[in-house]
Amino acid sequence: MMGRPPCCDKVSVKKGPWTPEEDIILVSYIQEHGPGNWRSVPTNTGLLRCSKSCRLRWTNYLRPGIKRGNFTDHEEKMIIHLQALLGNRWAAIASYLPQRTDNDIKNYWNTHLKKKLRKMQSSGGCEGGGGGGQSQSNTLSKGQWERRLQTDIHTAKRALCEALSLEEKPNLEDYYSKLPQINNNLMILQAPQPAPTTTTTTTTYASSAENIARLLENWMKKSPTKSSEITTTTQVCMSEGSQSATNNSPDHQHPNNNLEGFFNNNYSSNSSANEEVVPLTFLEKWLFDDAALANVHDDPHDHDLISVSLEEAQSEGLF
DNA sequence: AAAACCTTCAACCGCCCGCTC
DNA sequence: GGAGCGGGCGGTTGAAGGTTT
Repeated sequence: MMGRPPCCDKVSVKKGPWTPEEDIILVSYIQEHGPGNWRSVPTNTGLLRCSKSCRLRWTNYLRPGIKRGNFTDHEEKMIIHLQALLGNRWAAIASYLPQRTDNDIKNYWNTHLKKKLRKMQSSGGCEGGGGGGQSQSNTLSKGQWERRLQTDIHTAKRALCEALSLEEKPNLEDYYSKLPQINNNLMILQAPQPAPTTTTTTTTYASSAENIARLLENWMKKSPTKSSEITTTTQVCMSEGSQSATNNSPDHQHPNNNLEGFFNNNYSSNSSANEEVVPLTFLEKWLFDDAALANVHDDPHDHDLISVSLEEAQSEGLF
């Protein structure tokens, strides 16, 4: 066999940016059937997209709980720290920042943070960096790597405990002073800004409806003539897609009957654009909760290492 | 004003892994 | 055990928008 066949028939597959109509079709389908079984999504929805494209669109843009826009100082520093610890394992890093997608983090790293760190290193006169750390770790034996990972996690946890001010006053200075050590002195960070205390960080979770609403807004701004068509066609699509769209009473309307009903029924209680949510990040939870570790690493071996590190840290009364 | 260049980020591609038969 | 398949991941691309010349 000449390699693996494509996941979908490339001839009839549409590529490029998703339209609001497609988004709504996808979201309403997932609302009804739940995410997963992506293979069947294009067939069942009539979307001319490949299953991967549907999954990506959902996980990166449409699923509820995605936070978009500028990264906070706190998030940025967490990414820098986690990248030093985990390398370019964006999905793993994203698991610590559940409201951000791996794609988002990867893009942010490639477009902002890499440059920023390079600048810092050149001004600080230190060689290497995230990538340098990786290349060096590649030369380590597995045993060495494992031991270092343990040490790194241990150090990170201790530093984060302090930095996140779980017990006492915030001391990010101390946290950042430890970062270079975590990455085998390959990353030197400048003296930190005043501590971006997590409690004052305003975070808004966006629901799928909000994500689509935003898309629609942008779409309308860009092509005002098209927007009216969209509203109409969207409603048609959704009515057709709905299997039980017979009851038009507002109270019993099927969520997929129209946009308003769909939004109200599925997302209104979730959040609003003005609602302020201050989530405990995964990493912060991790400091308290051993059980959270189960979601951190797929590799049971990594998991064991972290558990060992955790036990050590606990025995030292770090948390 | 317009061309050239730069930046951003949504989306695609190909590889890998795990599950099922 | 291994082939087939679906899902997940990281690297890369390219269009669009922004900035500079």
